[in-house]
Amino acid sequence: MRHKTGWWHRRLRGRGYRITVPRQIILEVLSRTSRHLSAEDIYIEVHRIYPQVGLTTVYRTLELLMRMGLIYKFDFGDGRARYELAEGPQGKLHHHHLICTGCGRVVDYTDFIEEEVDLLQKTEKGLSRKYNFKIQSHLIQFYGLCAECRKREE
Amino acid sequence: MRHKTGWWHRRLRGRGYRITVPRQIILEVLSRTSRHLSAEDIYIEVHRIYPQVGLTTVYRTLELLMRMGLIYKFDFGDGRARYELAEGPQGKLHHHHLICTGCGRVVDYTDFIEEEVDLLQKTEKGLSRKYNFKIQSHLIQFYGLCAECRKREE
DNA sequence: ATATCTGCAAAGACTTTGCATGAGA
DNA sequence: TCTCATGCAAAGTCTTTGCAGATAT
Repeated sequence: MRHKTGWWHRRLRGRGYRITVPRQIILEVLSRTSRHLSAEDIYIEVHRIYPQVGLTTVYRTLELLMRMGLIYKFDFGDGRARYELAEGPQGKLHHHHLICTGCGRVVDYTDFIEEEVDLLQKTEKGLSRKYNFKIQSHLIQFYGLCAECRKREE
Repeated sequence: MRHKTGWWHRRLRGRGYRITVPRQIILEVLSRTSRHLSAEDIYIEVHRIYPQVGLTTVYRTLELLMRMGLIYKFDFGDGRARYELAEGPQGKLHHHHLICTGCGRVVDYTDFIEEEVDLLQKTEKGLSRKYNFKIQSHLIQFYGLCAECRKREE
């Protein structure tokens, strides 16, 4: 175990999960990047640090971390899931995604989030009541063409 | 050609696409349902009406209709895409989805949409300017537990 | 010590592609 | 007639599963 104690240890240990090298490295990779990594992207990065890790373990770890709420899984429409650290002490700010339908590029934006909060809370409250759902989370994405793709379309 | 002229004829013909039996039936199935059908669901329904159709054609037709903006494609997180008619004369009202993370049930809601419009327009305008994107569409989904799944969790 | 975790290989699920035949305009 | 569209089979991707060996506690 070459890596120093992380903030997630208590979360895992608390539920009886073990702190293993692959888990630590996967979380490390996720916290170091600002990109939107697919399982294979993560596998490649992890593999660089610790070559004996397998893709299966990456998938299983991501599944676990997701169930624990440590990471989020996104679908940007290109047929593979993307993962990022949940917001929090080590995670990023709450943000949404702006996706280019031309080239698949994804931009994180944190603008207008404040204005959203009001509306979202109101909506969540209303939906909870009307449909008897206990709302846990939301997903907001915008789709469009980035500058380069727009040029190319001409 | 057993089916009467549909509103989509001009859209297809206008771009040089042919009006074929499978295309008509697929659109018919989509306009008759209020469910969120997967490609295979659609295949099954279409097959019932016109058994010689293949799943491949369903996929190809859905792809075409999507490119033309006649239908939308959604990902509710269960590994298969769902399709529905775009809003419009024959389509449904603009709505968003409320997804149960327990059983996968999806509820369409049209509440609070009006309040959203303001915010969305403002956000779209801001994002366009700041990131130089030409915004085309947005996706909003809420996730939570439906009443039954909440009961089951206790 | 022992229950959990991992890696490999194989299987599974959904979707796409190649190609010869069939059908719309 | 002559493209465009279809069906079948095969292939392609991403993801999950089974199982024996390895590892954390």
